[in-house]
Amino acid sequence: MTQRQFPLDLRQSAGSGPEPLDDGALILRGHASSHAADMIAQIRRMARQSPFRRMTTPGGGSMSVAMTCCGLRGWCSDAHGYRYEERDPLTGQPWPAMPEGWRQMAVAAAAMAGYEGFAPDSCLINGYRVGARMGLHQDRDERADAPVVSLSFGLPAIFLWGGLLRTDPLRRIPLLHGDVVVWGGTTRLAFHGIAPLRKGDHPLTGPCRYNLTFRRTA
DNA sequence: CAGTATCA
DNA sequence: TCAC
Repeated sequence: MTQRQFPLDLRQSAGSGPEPLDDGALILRGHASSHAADMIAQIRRMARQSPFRRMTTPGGGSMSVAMTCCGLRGWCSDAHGYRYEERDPLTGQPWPAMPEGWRQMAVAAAAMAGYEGFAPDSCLINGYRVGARMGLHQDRDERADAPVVSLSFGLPAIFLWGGLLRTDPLRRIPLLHGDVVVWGGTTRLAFHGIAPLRKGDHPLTGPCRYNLTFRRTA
């Protein structure tokens, strides 16, 4: 069975152009919404191969967000620390391949933010249920000379966007279904997080939110 | 915000 | 410590 490809059209929703977030960071409102149903179906298919799981942090805590990955390497956390693994520790098998359409979408989004030649080799898939959150952190486990591209699907969330210091002031930015965020350059290591997901019901995802983040790990 | 918990 |  051939995998469905989708065309590379990061359509702008009516009237909204790129929205600057910070130096080297921007938000593309609704640009992924036209492919949302397909991508959500792919996420669910992928999760049958590499299931969503809640990882443990080095300190022993359990993350409220459920995760799985696709691509050449997947982000993993356990008591020993954070790292990228070429195989899913849960199955011992390689992660599902990154769909070509996903890759193209991430590359196009990065280019719109000024990052030409983005070559993502990993996509972290976060599943938020009501109440799930992501504490303030930096993405430091992959190449910082490549941007991070983030797609949001399903329930809205409040994106916490800070600076290079944990103590820098935070902005609270709503991220809605189909929104794309790109950050790199001087803000690549900015602290960020997600406020506890508020209850709701989305026609495509029900009571949850999916977030895909594309990175270059090697 | 300090103390604590703790996977495979 | 990407938790609580």
